[in-house]
Amino acid sequence: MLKRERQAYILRQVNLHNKVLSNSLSTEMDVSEDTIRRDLHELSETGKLIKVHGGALSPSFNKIAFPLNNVYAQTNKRIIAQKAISLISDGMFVLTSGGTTIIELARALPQALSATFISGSIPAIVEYMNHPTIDVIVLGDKVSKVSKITIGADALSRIKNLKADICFLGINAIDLEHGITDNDWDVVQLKQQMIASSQKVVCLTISEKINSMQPIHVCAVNKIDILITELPADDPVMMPYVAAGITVL
Amino acid sequence: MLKRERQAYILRQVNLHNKVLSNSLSTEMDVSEDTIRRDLHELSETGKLIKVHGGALSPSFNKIAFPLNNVYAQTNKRIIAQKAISLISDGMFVLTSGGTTIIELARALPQALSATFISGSIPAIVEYMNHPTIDVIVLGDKVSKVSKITIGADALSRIKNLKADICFLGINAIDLEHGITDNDWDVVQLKQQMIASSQKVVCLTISEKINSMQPIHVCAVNKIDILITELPADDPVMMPYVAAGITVL
DNA sequence: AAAATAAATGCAGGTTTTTGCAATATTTAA
DNA sequence: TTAAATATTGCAAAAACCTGCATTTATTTT
Repeated sequence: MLKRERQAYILRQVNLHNKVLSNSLSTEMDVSEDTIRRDLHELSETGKLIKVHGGALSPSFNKIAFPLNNVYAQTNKRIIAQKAISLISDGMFVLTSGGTTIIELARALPQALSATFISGSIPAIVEYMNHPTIDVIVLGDKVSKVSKITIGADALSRIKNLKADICFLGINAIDLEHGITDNDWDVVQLKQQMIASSQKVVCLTISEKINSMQPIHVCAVNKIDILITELPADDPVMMPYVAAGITVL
Repeated sequence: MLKRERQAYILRQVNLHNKVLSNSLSTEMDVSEDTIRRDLHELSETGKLIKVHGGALSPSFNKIAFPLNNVYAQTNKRIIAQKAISLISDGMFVLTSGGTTIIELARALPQALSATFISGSIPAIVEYMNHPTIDVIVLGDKVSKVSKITIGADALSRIKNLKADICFLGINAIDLEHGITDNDWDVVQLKQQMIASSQKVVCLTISEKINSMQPIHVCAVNKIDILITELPADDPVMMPYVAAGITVL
């Protein structure tokens, strides 16, 4: 097998699978691993692939895996925030959880809106506070440094003692079988109580988290009224949720 | 699975869920927890995530700074903050009011300190939250947009139900005859309750406010234990307060 | 076509990287 | 406070890597 053929084969494999392993290439083409290494080294010098210990990766891999800024996800969250805002009207009592999507929602609230927002998420509270006409109620308790939200029995019982018109939850994972799931026990307690204390439950998530799962159960999908992602409502991904009776925006 | 792939997967999870656990990553990718720890360590060295006990956090979610520059008399307030810090030791329960002087105090806390801070001041809470070893208790209630602090019956009754080791009040006016005075009725309620719920009361103020007066009475000077300004304790301005039995720092 | 030259390959050796494990310390939670 | 989970450190084995060199293969020159 000629060197050129070999390298062409390697490139094909890299572009096909986004990665190649030195030792499997070696056996596939029946040359020594040294030769493969030399090939990979040459190809990496012209930028056709990225050499790593044990093999090589497609040049596009780095862009996908190590995004320079999270601007892509943020754009999607802004789209979600805009959809969510259409559900809020003057005079409403709005309960919100923590998470980056909720923060985008807080930032995108129209200046004219006058409603009451209740939350334990410190970053969200900071945003609400900067709004001219929104009343902010803080759920007090101990602050979790990880999630930047107040957690504990106090916060829980406060939520229990109120009835909000609508509740916005930034969720971590949802799938039809397991419902909404999360990875933080304390946060799950809060979300469950928020759901129980609200007339209407709206879940916000970027579509990447649709059909994924986390260790701790929050609630079944039938507990939620509206599901918002950056995708249009008729996207195939959302179809099963529409079929399950959820309003998808 | 190549090391780079593994790290890419970890980053994806962190950016998606804000938090990852070493042991779940370990089982998901079928490598030892040691390997995961080493990966997390490497990624944290280049700032791609923040390593914590048991896993890692997204860096973007963890840098919410409260934009508070252009503070009036900031240098003096920093001097005051430094003096105040000397009164705090490990394990203390510390109650703090609002105001820019208190925020300087919050910013100047030494990294090694591990105490519990209780406050309703949103900017102060943000600062406490960014400290690695301080526990933060939020006094929940409605937020006053003017003073950026929670006010109301809830906050009041919470304070009533606790006993702090020390209480730091940023004060607006003090003079020997009228004691401490302020201009916001709600804030005064809070300060009065904070004084009642603390073993030791420390008042912080820039010297400009010494011997000045505001419309609403908070308490008499004999209720406070320590008074801190940017001036040295033997400054003539402070003499009357020393004579009145107050410890001046 | 043969010889000379250049390039490619495999191998031996020694080096570095990666990984898992064990013993010990530290942190967290009950 | 103790018990459990998580970190740290040092170590060792395996895998991958690098270097120089001899051998083979391809290309160019005569």
